[in-house]
Amino acid sequence: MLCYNWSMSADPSPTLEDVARVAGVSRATVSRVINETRNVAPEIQEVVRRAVIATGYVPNRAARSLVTRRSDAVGVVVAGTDLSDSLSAGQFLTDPFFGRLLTGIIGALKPRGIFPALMLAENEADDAAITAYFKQGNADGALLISTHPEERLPALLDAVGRPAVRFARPARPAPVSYVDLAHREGGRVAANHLASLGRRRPVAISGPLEIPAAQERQAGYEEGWARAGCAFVPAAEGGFTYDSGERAMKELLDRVPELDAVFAASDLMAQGAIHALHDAGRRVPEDVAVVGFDDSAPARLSRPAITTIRQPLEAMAAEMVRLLLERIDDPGAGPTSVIFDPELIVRESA
Amino acid sequence: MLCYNWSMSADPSPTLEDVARVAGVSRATVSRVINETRNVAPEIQEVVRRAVIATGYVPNRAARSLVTRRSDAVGVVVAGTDLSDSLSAGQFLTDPFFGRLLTGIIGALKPRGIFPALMLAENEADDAAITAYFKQGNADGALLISTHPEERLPALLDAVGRPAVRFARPARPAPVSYVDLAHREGGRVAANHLASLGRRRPVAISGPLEIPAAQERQAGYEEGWARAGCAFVPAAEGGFTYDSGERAMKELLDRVPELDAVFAASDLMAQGAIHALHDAGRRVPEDVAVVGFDDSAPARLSRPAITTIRQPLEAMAAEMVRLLLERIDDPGAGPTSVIFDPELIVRESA
DNA sequence: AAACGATGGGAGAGCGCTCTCCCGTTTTGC
DNA sequence: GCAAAACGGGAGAGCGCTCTCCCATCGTTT
Repeated sequence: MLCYNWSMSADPSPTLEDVARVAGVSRATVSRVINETRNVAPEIQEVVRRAVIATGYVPNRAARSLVTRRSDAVGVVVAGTDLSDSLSAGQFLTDPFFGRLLTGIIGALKPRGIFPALMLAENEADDAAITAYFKQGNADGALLISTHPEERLPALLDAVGRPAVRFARPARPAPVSYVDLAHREGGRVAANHLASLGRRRPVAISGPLEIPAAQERQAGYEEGWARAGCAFVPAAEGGFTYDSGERAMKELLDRVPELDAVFAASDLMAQGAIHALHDAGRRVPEDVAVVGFDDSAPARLSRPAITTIRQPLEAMAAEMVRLLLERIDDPGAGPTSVIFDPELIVRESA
Repeated sequence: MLCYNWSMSADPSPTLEDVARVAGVSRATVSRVINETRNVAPEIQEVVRRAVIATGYVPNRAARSLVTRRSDAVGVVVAGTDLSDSLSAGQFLTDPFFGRLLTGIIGALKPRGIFPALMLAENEADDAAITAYFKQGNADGALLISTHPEERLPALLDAVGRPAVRFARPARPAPVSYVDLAHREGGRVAANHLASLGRRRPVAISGPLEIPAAQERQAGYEEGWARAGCAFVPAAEGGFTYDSGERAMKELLDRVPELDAVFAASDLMAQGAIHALHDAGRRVPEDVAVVGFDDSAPARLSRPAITTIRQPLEAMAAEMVRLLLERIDDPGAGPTSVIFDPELIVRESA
């Protein structure tokens, strides 16, 4: 059997005490140098730094947390029960939308040396477990990403004294900061683009209308068309998923055979719609122009590539982190919010 | 301005001491009841439980960690530098493959009440930060998911006494447990399926050949065809991505115009290949049959739906968790490994 | 020259828990 | 029936840090 020098023996990590002894100073002084918490004579700082390196010292987080009452950790909570045919939290992890958000969060957290704990909240038991987790002091605050408009978590977290920042405005007032997109503006941009292409028979595939974002996109789209002289826009409701987009498109083709423009409130639904149109013998974009929403990977990769409304998810994620850390550092502050602008990305489908 | 009863005042959490006082017993007894660490008279247990509920007590994790020297946390490390045109760790997060794995990990960890910390390792600085994180006692062990065959992390983590379980066998011996798929068998199954369809002009789009899994799939595929009487299989190397699949397919169409069967080592590459075939005027599956690998969402959703080799990722993720927790609970144990079987999923493309 | 604040270091308490040791009481074995 | 063992509870040390005091040594002001 192969034998390497692995797992030699984990001799106990050096403590502050050890470093202090090596440096010939007190524990307090070493602590001050490490945390830059008070002036220390430069030559002593140097001695301490050398001792830290010599001993390979690394502070024990549990001990520090015990006294500071901070964990220097944050949680990312993905919430959402499987309502209608919308995404459940579990499925959501495979959504490219989520991947981009997570990438942004991790990147923004990295400079602080913190790695987010990932949690799924799919039911009340999960909510309880997550709340307990925070109450135990495992994390100082939460980043909430939810596919569900009704949420108990903001209130629960607030009750255990943990600030939270939500992606998207909550459906009803809740004790959370949030970061959101100007969805209405996004819908308007989609309508304007389609109108400028000379289309006159628009339809819409909206997201679940109990979600504020879906409502807003739809309202903006209708508003845009109203200004372009089209007062009524037939619409079908989907659940942001591929399948629901396909289904909604079929329904709309039945109801409005003469349609020539589609706005789907997510790229996945746009992809489903395009396939449904294809199956019905319509060409995209020649016969029907399609605009999606999000600018996720499928928009770029599918054929025809989907013209879409881009959400600057990475920047939004970074802002969420900024807001959260700000509230953790200043527990007195209340919730705030930031709204980002959407951007039209023109590709092949419209 | 609206004013709710939010953030009333975070009165300090009750401690063990408080519970003990309420229950009229000692701290030690309460601790024993909570941790079920020794026999306690049933009636006293009952009294203690009542006191815990009455006070709303929840143990402070930092204090516990300080003495147990365990954090009851684990990290999920996503590693991989951007080699050639393979996926970088950041992009990888948007990969459905990763989403499924993560879902499996979170699900398997939930019963233990632990939520994984997510970290990206894209360069040596990240490796150092991650190693320090573990050394600080933030997590007891790591689940490694890498797109990169060369890895420093297993050795680094081992050096700080933290067990690790890797997804996929490491390229060279390393102090990690791992869970993997019988990739060779998967390649063989793909070849057999295509052969049974009557195809006789096979080609392959492999993954990056420095990755063992890609090698094995390719070897199995060639072996399968060899048994079916086809000694030589033209192949092009891709990077598991959509674009690389498209490119490789174009190249193969040039080199082997008469091809009638393609095995792509990932569904994403299969999707790219199908589009390239389509652009070249070939029908799938009538003219060319295509088999992918992974059974990821694109395989199910794209048209034609892709016949593929399924990796039981959720089960594999659960096994990774099991192996890791086992090693955390028994620090004496050495690395082990488990291999899973692939499964052919027949859809439209072959 | 005396009094004073400013500066930089050390001593030591204590964060909330676990766990070893200890001791009184009950059960067991011969 | 009596020693030994087993059981169930309490006391208290101490995990590795931070942070509040406290004190010695300066430099500065009147």
